[in-house]
Amino acid sequence: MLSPNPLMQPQYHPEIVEREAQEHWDRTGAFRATEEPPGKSGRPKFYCLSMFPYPSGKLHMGHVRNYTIGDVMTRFHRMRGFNVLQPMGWDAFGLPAENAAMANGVPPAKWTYDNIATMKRQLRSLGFAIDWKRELATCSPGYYRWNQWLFLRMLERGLVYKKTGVVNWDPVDQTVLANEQVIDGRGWRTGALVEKREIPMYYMRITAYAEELLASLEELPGWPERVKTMQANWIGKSHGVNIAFPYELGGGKKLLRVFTTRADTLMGTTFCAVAAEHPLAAHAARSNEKLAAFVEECKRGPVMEADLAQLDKKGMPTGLFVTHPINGEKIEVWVGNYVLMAYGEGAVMGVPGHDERDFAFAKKYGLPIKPVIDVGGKPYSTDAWQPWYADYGRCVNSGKYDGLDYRAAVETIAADLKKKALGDKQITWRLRDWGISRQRYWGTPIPIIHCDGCGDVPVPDAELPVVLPENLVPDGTGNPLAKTPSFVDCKCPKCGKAAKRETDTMDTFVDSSWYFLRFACPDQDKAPVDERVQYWMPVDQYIGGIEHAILHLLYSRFWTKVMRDQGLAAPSEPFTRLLTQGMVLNEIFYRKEASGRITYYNPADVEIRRDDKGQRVGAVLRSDGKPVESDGIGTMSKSKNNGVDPQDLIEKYGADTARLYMMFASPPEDTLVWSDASIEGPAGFLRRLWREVYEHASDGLVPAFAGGELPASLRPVRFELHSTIAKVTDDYGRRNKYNTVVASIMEFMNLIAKMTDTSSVARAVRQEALQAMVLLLSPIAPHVCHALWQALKPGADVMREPWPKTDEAALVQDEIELVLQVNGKLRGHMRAPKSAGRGELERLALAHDAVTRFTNGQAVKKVVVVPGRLVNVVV
RNA sequence: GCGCUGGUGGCGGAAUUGGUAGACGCGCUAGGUUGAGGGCCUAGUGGCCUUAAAAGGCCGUGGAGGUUCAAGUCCUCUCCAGCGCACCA
Repeated sequence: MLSPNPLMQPQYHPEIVEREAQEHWDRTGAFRATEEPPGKSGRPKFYCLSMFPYPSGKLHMGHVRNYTIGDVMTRFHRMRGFNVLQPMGWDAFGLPAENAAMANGVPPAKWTYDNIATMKRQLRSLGFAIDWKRELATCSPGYYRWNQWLFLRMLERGLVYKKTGVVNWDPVDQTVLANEQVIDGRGWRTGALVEKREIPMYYMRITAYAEELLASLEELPGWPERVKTMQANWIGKSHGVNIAFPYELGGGKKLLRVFTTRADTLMGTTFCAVAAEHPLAAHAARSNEKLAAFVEECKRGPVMEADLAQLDKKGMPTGLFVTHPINGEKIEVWVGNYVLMAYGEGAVMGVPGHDERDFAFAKKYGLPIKPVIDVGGKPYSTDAWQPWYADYGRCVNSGKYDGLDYRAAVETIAADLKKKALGDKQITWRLRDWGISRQRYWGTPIPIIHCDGCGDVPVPDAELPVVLPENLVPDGTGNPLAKTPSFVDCKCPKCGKAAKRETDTMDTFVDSSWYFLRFACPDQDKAPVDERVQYWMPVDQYIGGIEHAILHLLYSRFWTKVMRDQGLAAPSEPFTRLLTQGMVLNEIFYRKEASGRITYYNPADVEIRRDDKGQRVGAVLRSDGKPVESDGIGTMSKSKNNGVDPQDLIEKYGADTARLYMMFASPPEDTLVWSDASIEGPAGFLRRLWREVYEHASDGLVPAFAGGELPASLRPVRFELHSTIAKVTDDYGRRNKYNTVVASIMEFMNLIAKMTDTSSVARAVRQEALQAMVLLLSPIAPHVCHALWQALKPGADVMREPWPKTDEAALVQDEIELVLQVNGKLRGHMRAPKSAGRGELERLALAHDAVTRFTNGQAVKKVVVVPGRLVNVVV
């Protein structure tokens, strides 16, 4: 039986409309995507993907925003005639599940699956056009077995290797901590001072792809420039010179290698500095207790680069000397806490004359400062650092190199060093290999078996997947896998003797580095991907938070290239177009108690006090009426208690209003500051639209006006209608600006609501206008448009309608309005024939009241005419 | 610290190619409508100044300077905020 037309009611009831629309979509399988061999239908494919969520519990506003943007693109492209795929899955491994397990005693698996069920229900209630038949979760063995399989292929190809890496170690809980579990240098649960510790780990050789990852950024015109710039900086290709400083140690001749991009300043080197982890530091520390203590102090320090960069520059001499490779001077070697072991050679040449960090270091420890570059005669004083000291210039005080510019100096010095076998030009990357080992339970097991006799043995393909037990509950003291003999104890695949299974799991970034390929063929159980990937990939439009601009997007590009080189059906680049949505922010309110403890209050519980102009004067807590302080605006988070639950919004206003508000509030790429109040605008707009359609339909439907002669009074309406169609189509298809889509439709609605003409031709124009508005709005508010379309065209499905076309004839205008300026200031407007040329416009403007009033007979110096826009008279 | 992005009314934002700053919406003010409330409708709403009024003038896009007939938009310097910095995802 046909469901009753919900438009039989004069009022808009979102709960009824949304249930009906969703049932209709489910019943008709509206969002199933199938491969269409080219030639069959001729429809191009469009793979629209939003970054899959981590199942943290409930949807948050960032999810609603992300998936609404993706759904708008999906539905727009469907109506434009594309064969669209929009899948959804779950980035289901990760740390929060273990934290929840510790808090509640529930295994991470159960917590995760429960969250997936909740969030899936929420996504469905928002009416997203998702093909749920392709749903996948990375914590299922059917998915992560291919992580393991690909890991083994990479191991075979030398793209995976083992070496030691530095981790945060909590000495009380005897466990490795993630960076976010270290707060002010202490473990989050124990409060113990965190130590650095070196442990063996598996690395993926992403640096082998550095050159391609950098070069092919050029082939991504559909990516935001800023993301490409960030990736290029992150990969960090720098051209420089590798320089060796010879020294003698224990009778043997050795070389201290440094890398520099400023070889032209080599003659200004007054010291060398090595990282605390450098072998030379370790050697010197053996015979120097104070130095040993300093090295230890550095090693205990922070692991994160951001923290490292903010440390006070500290150092200590090693007592060792190296020889300057050109002039033979003795140069002292220091240990410096600002030297990174992971970059270049873990050692730098200190040129305080022309490097700001070296300058600060030299000042602090009284080391000599020797200027060797002249920057166009700008003054130099060793008293204080000046920004131009680091500029390129010509060599001075540099012996035979005097007078050379940067390029010539680098070439000459590199050539001289090469002759002595003490250096050469070199390219260095900032990008480091990707450490994927995690000493945690809830992740993909690394498929390696440790055998006393055979060493590290890969698990044979036939034994994959190495299944993760799902019933363990971590307690914060190390990895529970290591305490589970049924997992650890196994046989060596080579010799058959008793052996131990690797208990580290993979970084969850591995899971998310290829899921977009798997969506093409989630049911394939013989291989990670199959030929269906060739139909769907690459992703035509990828959408996700700007916070993923570097890591996730770089790792995904890397994995896609690795899979391509493995002979799998993968393209060179995974994402053709990328939209990075801004974060959702909210106000932060707090009170500082007498004890100094800070309590945060949710903005929903706070009332803003305003004066009669609406100017804000303060804020109070609703429950007790006493003031609270504002801490500005920040990302929605549990710790600042400033989250907004989208569920409340959906229940109060309906999914369409929630979607409409999210799209209207700001452009997708901008940060969005939450405001409860302004949702009333979009809510009222849908109510008004409903009423307009209801009233029109109640008076009887008529065929939509389809072009032809029109009375002059109705021409402006059709002009606005077709201008709106053109603008909205451009905003959807090219600009990705949905806030102006909504604004334009609202503006046009205001015009329609003012129409009083009830003639039959006016009713036909009205029918045309209402139909177009419903079609234009349907990607953003699909449920209400589904219902309104049935009211306007009984029996038809809005999703199967083609996108409205602009009628060029309606856009023709005889007269246009131009702006009149005198000396660049707005002085009036005039109407002129569209066909008027420059000369005629100038003549009309000079004779116009608004112009003559301000020129006062003064001599006209110049007249600027911009046809179609303005005339500016300069006197 | 380094890299990236942004800053426009009381608020979210618009201004797409250097060409009318403030579209659209919220809030606020006044009036109307409904038995009340919600809702709905109408008008006004950047600041300062002149005027009885009509109308008009000046200023105005974080700050300071510059280019141009014309700058929110381009250039230089500067301040502030957000995001990322490799084990959060």
